Amino acid sequence: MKKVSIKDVALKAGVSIASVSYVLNNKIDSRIGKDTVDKVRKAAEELNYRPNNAAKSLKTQRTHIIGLIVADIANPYFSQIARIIENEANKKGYTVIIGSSDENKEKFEGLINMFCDRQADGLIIAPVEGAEDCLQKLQRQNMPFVFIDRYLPQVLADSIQINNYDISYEVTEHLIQNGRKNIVLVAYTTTLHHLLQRTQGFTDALQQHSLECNAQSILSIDKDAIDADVDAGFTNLFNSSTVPDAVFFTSNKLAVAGLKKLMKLGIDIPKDLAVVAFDETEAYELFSVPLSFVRQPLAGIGTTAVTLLHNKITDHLLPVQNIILEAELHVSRSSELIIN
Amino acid sequence: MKKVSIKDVALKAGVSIASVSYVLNNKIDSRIGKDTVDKVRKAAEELNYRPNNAAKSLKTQRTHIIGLIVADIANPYFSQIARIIENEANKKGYTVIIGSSDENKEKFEGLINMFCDRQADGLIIAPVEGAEDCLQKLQRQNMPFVFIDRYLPQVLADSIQINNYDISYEVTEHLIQNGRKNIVLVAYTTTLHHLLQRTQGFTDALQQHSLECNAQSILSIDKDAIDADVDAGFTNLFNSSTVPDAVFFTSNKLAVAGLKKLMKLGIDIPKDLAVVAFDETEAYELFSVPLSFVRQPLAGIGTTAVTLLHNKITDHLLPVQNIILEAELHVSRSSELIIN
DNA sequence: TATATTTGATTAAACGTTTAAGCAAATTGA
DNA sequence: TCAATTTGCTTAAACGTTTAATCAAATATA
Repeated sequence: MKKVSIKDVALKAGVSIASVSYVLNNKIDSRIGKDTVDKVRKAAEELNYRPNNAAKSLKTQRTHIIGLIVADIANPYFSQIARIIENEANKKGYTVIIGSSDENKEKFEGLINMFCDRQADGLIIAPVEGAEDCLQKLQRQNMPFVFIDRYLPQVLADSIQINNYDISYEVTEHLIQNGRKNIVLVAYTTTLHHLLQRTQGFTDALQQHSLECNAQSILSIDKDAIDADVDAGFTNLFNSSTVPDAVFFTSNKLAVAGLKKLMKLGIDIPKDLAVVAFDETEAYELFSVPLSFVRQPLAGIGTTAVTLLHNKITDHLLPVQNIILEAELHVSRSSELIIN
Repeated sequence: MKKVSIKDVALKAGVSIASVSYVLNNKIDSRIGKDTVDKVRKAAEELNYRPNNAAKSLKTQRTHIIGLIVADIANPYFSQIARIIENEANKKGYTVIIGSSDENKEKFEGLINMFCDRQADGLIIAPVEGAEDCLQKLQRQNMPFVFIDRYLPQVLADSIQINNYDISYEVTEHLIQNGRKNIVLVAYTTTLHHLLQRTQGFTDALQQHSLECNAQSILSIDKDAIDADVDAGFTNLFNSSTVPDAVFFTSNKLAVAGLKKLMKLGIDIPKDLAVVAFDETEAYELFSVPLSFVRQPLAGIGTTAVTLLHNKITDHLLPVQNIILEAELHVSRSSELIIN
């Protein structure tokens, strides 16, 4: 069964292929008679005509494809954002292609190349460390893109960010105000700016409240050995002379790994240890204690990303925008004030 | 900055565009001289030539795009499978486009249409209820596809399935052998075959072991009201005259909802209630008791799906294959034998 | 040496669209 | 009534590839 083309429709309707194209694309400015419109519509309908996107793209230089690069689509944070982006993009007539970088620069560049080869109209990117060159090159090729979740200071591009510093400061202050003195931040070993901001918010809050920030205050975790590092780190901490009385996890994966370990250690939450986690995930709900957590505005991130990108696609010369959305701390049992 | 085309390469190398095409596609059968090959390669390299996929697709009728329809990419079961499929497909030169149906027929058909319009080479599909017509139409259009996770008996197509009946029988028998007499199956209200098989395995096992299967034995949950239904159902069950001593969840989402409720009810697991869940998810790991669960062969499902589809794409006349992979029961604390 | 074959390249058509340009008929304006 | 304009439609080029067909030169065969 051969695909039906615009030519077949033209033949059946008894008009030229140009007319068919004009009608089917609703080009009202190009004066088509009422009855040809009807004839064409009817023929197209009867033949069940569907336009060929390859041909369309070739001619118009538009694919209506948006590439989305996340760290890992299996991470609920990204899969939720991906769904929102997909919906929003569909509304605007785009199809989304998702790729996972695994925080790996080679994979990341591979994805970028793939999207270029597929002539995506634009990209929504959670960049990996060290991708500056690659992205600057991308800019020179005039490929529109916007950052989500994170950004690279050396790359001047649109971005959707959250108030990483402020929210982290707020979480820390919340713990301090509830009487915690020995707070540990669990963070990745990284140079990624948004994560450094979270750390900075933490240390500034400690300092502001005259609490010491020592070698034990920050537990640095290698993203490729989360479970092992968390395991070893917590074992050390809880065997040390100054046992922590609060812990703040800066990502959902760190939180899950950490909570698993805390269960094993049999720590009493919130009595002996207050806990706050970044992000939300289904997993938190099965933890024995309702968790305090930082909720990111996922819907906002997704929809603004698409809007920003769409604007950029339709007008390449738009000025760079950096939009900052607010994450919120939701306090629950795990970090409640203990009355002795 | 204008995109460089094959024409520019031809010009620079001082040969015809045909020669460039032959060289760049490694068409060795079409006798090209060693030095033209070099000239072309060099020119392409220097100009940083990248082929235009739209043009390529238009000419070859191949897009090297695979469409993947899952119920919900934010469900870890599907997001893990999606990653595997993406990797495997990339190896074979395909790009994967993912869409979520939300078990909604209209969305499902929308996705099918989208993939047809984008002239995907083939589809990997977790079909929704009532999609028979739509998929038979798809077959008539010669679009190759393979089913994963589930299948529709009325649609004769390739599929990757798991041993739903057997594993469910095995789980039930396991519970019975550990002395449980009042087992409840938590399942969706559905006509989807793979889920009915799970139910059938359960009821057959009960019958085989002379246990009654009554109105209380199966808790039917509406997929659009999981939390509410589970909540009400469990409240009833645990207030009834015959309180269950075991529960088998037939999906990860049902398990998470159920476990949340069990926590609230303060049920002692495994002493008062044995629990087995289908699928694996990070969330299980934060539950207070290590959970017995059914592990699906995700890697196998993903890779075979791609292989099957790729074969079908390259040879449309291949006979239909239905491949059945084995899921395995992993027993843990939550369903252990209690010695009184 | 004349003919047949092989080698290495090119020409040109085709894939299915979009759209500027052109043209004839109908309508308007004076 | 005739030129100017508007209306409705068509022609044809272009987008960037692939590939069958062709061709000339070089080589092999007799």
